[in-house]
Amino acid sequence: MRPTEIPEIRALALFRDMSDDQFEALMRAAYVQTLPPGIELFHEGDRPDFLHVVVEGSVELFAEWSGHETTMQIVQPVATIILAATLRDAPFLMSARTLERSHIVLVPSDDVRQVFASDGAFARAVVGELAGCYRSMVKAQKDLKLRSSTERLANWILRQDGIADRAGPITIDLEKRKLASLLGMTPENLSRALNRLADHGVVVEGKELQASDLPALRRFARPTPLIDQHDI
Amino acid sequence: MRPTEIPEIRALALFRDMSDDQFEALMRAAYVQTLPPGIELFHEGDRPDFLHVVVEGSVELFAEWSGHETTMQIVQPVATIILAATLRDAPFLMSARTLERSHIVLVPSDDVRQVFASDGAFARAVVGELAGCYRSMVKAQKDLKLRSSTERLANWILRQDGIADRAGPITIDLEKRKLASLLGMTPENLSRALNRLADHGVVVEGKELQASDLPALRRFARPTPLIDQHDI
DNA sequence: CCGGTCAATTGATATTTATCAAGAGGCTAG
DNA sequence: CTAGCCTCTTGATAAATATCAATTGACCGG
Repeated sequence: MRPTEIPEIRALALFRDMSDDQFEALMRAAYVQTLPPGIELFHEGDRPDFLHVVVEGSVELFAEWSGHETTMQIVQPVATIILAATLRDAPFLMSARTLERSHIVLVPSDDVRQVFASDGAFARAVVGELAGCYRSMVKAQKDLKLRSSTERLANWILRQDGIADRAGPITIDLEKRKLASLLGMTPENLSRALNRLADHGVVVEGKELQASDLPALRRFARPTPLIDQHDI
Repeated sequence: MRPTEIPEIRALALFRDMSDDQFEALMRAAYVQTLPPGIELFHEGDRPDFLHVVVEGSVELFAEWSGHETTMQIVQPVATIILAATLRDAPFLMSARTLERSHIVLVPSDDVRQVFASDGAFARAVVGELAGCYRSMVKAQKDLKLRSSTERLANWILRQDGIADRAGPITIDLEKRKLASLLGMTPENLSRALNRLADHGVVVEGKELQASDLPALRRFARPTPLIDQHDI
């Protein structure tokens, strides 16, 4: 494991408050994998042998049923992947694959569970993390059940960093079909939804996107902190 | 607080392994409310002053946006309600109301957070509970994104206790319009979906429902443990 | 530089789901 | 017992979304 990655991981809220001893115990058997895009880290139904931490790149969590597939979440650095399954020693409910060249730290699940059982600070940090994951899922479900596809897209745009700066366009840094799947629609529908948002000042050219009339977009999207604010 | 309710709460996985002292500290300031149907316990956006435990009756968790409302979950005894908000001291993302005459135990949030910070066994139990809540939400989202409304209904039926006994019909013990909202459809659509399932042996009369051809219903519903099994 | 591959878009159409309207049946308060 | 209310159901229609097909355009390897 490269020494440069250790401080990054240590800085995560999950590991910040635990004792040095315990952290070292966790990292002793951990190792880094550098993976090209499109590699499947694990598949739903698998048992969690390792806790995965995305240090660089990005990872898609997706789920399948009856021949369909849907994107559930995109995990950006630095973050852990599905802690819940690891702690419960229960099968993954989602699969994971790299979207770009990525560095993934693998921490043996047994070690995580052992440190979890003996280090109170770590246990409390885990609760904070899990509560956040749960609340994100609640927000996602409200988004899906209460909004139309175009409304979901409009609010997604408003949630993007930098969209409020009138400096210039932002970049959609994932494939549009992944975005469509994440938002619960087809790629064709995403194209049409983007066209519909042109009436509210959204200008798209390839992967560049600009909201030229933010008040109009907000009037249409009607964002609420109880769905759209990620840090509460 | 009635002494008869204390053992029931103590038996919950969440409180089972904590010390007697800590449990008593939690229960000292707790009290029971007996409420008629239709009472709102709290509203999304409120701050969690109490951890709510449903001891008898049932409670609906719902969310609103832009004049619409959707049922997110029905909580049956004995279970806690949205532990995540209490622990994070963050605003509720969902509202709660009683569906029938219910007994609710209210435990002051400060006490919960204090015991959580000092009792490792409780902290670990909380993690188990939260991980379970998170996984339930993941399953619900997979259900929503991967299945049609009729498929969701068919799988909901298969998940009901007693549906596999050929003994007789089960009772749908909530209003059909709540069920429709829970499954992410309109009441009209639920009526039609039930009619469509008649082709697969589902017989409905009022609140009585029987699956007369279970293999046929399973062929249509294609249940999978990774969405439909609640205890993994 | 060219050809192939694949994501994105657009159009046409089908399916699913929601909405609106009306009527049937059951429950309850008076 | 009955009037009124409310849920559920059914039918007709509208809107949203998905599917299928074809084309465009960008990127990549040879």
